[in-house]
Amino acid sequence: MSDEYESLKLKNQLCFPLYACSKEIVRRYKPFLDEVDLTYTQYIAMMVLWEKGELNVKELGECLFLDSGTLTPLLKKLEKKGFLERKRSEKDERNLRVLITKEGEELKKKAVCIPEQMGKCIQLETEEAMQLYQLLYKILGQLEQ
Amino acid sequence: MSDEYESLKLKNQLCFPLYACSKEIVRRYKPFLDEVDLTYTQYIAMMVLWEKGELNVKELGECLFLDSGTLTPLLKKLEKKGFLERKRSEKDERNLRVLITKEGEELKKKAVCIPEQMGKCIQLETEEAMQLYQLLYKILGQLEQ
DNA sequence: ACTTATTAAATTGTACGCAATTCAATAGCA
DNA sequence: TGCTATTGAATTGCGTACAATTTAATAAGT
Repeated sequence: MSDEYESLKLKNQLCFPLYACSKEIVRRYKPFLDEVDLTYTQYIAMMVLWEKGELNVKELGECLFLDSGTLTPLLKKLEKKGFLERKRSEKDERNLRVLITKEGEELKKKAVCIPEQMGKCIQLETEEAMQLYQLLYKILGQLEQ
Repeated sequence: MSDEYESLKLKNQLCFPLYACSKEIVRRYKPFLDEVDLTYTQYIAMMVLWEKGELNVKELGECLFLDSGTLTPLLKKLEKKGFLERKRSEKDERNLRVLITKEGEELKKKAVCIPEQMGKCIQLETEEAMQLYQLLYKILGQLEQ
């Protein structure tokens, strides 16, 4: 007999393994991130700063798919740790500029070993990793509009 | 010039699109889940209950990759909504049995349209969806040990 | 039987994550 | 120039997540 509720079974969901995988991987990051005194969300925020050096909260939010409700307290914590500075733009005081500090730059040297160490936890063929990467960005692209 | 910090760029991460994708999809679920008065986490908990009818907190946690710190308050909320009952096992009082109620069963009828509606948000070929599904469970399997 | 170890939930504390609202600054327009 | 609309952050409130600890119940070993 076919089950009319088959579509509600956990094993038939695509979102659930996405959700679980994301959580479990972030959990695996923790011991490595503890070494540099960052949470995962703080880490990806620092990644953007390491690359751009300076940007405002809105831009950062667009990079990370996060809003000010998440970023405001997070950036205050990173400022307290000395990794960045927050100052209002003089041209437009609505914009809050986020600037990396010398300590923030220094941290990059300690963090650079993290991607390699995490790579060992996820054993995918290059081909598989690329497939996964592309599928995820395909979905993200569709969700953007 | 090669950038020695290339591995720290957001665009070279595999975990980040996983994290972002998971969050964005869960966000897309919200309007549909509002209709049945569930959050995403409550929804996947109900999925397990719809299938099994009854199980204890530990088993549920293993299905969902969640611990009692998350599940205890969540199950209390679902109990308050009338979708399930929580009672200690008589055989072993350490175990808390979670039992679906008649209202919980009823809810399944309202929820059955959700997977289809969400499917429209994610436009993947069958082939792609299967690839993604398998890659995610491959990673989850590796993270289990 | 008594002691110790293990187990299952609950609790505590910290950090997101997001919808909704508020507030201040600027842009647009009559 | 005023008035209104929009914009960017901050705030508020609620619901997870999870590490670490606590508590109560049972299992295991002597």
